[in-house]
Amino acid sequence: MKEFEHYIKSYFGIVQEEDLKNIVSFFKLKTIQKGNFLLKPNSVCEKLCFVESGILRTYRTTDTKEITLWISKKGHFSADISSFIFEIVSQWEIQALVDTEVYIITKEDYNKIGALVQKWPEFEKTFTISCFSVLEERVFSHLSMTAEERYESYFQQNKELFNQVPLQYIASFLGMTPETFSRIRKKQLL
Amino acid sequence: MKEFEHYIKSYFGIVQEEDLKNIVSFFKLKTIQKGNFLLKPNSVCEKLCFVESGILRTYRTTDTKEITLWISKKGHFSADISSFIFEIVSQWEIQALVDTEVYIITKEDYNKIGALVQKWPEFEKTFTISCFSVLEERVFSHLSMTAEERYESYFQQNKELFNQVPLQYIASFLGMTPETFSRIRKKQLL
DNA sequence: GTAAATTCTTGATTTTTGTCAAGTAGAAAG
DNA sequence: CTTTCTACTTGACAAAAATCAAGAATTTAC
Repeated sequence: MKEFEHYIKSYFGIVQEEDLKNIVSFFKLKTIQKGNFLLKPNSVCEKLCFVESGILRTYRTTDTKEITLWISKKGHFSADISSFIFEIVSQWEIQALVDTEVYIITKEDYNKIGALVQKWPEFEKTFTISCFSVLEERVFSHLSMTAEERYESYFQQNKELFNQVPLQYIASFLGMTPETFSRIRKKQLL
Repeated sequence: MKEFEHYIKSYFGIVQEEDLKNIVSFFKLKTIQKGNFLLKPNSVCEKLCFVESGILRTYRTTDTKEITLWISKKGHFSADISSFIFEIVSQWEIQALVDTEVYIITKEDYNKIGALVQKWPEFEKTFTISCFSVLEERVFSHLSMTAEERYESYFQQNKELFNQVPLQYIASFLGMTPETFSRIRKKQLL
């Protein structure tokens, strides 16, 4: 079984091989060139994608600054979920930071899964609630941890990103300025 | 139609009156006395509840401090969603800050809805994705706003809570100390 | 109603983080 | 290879927020 299939199985809580095969069959492997966009602001998110290799960044530009909401590496999903599901206009943009391979499913195909996979609503629920939990822990980290603790925690989990992603994006993702990030970094290296 | 029903209709995206009646019929109105718990830590969340009146607080106690994740007022739902859905142990506790009327549905009854309401998976999805969006905006607020801006924004939306909820809980919810909260508060009043 | 406990406020101080500005290093383009 | 652009670092300083401690106000318990 491909690694991608393992991830799908786990994220969606799938048990039967046939269900897995059916779901996976809708995903198509594509390459996004560095700098290209998977989602443009003020449009509807029409693709849900799974990062097979490379890195995607989800961000929003405000009057004064750019906010990075997600940095998605191998094994992560990426999309504006509420835009994708409700077909409403998204405020976010998603860009490839390096050449990135993604398994993509379009909204059109996504809507077809239900007819093929009887338990799809259950799988979909597993997926969305898991996403919810990840976010909840992230809120908790902002309520309970300092910038330095968030740095340390993220660094431990994502070491490999620190020499691939412009550090200012990681800083924004963690809710601090590039300068603060740089100083914490220096401190940790000593 | 009762106000409660309006909220259910809107949160779950229900169109047909019959679906609404069926879903609503599972919820029972109960009163939680001030100080009593809807969820105790290290237990599974077995109830999803809707606040009809009063206020609930969801929080977690760490080694050094107590973190308030949610303050739920009239019109809000309250539960540990992932614990409720996956039936896993919750890290959170939910306590009534004043005598609180809630419409409660047990997990047992919740599981019965599907048999009665054909479109239930669709409604459930609408509900969970909406919850996700709320959280996402909250993460965004921590990435993009100062403590003072978060205070101001929350105050504008929840003025009535400021003379009912111990302010230290609101401070924690907004990710700041009670002292900082108190000083911002003083500043705003001038 | 009074005492006790809790919550809130305030001041003084320290720590953390942000801002501004300059300089350096590194990547991309020609 | 050289130039240009961008990202990163560093220093000096300012602002924001946390901490500690004390006192005032409010709530709770008796």
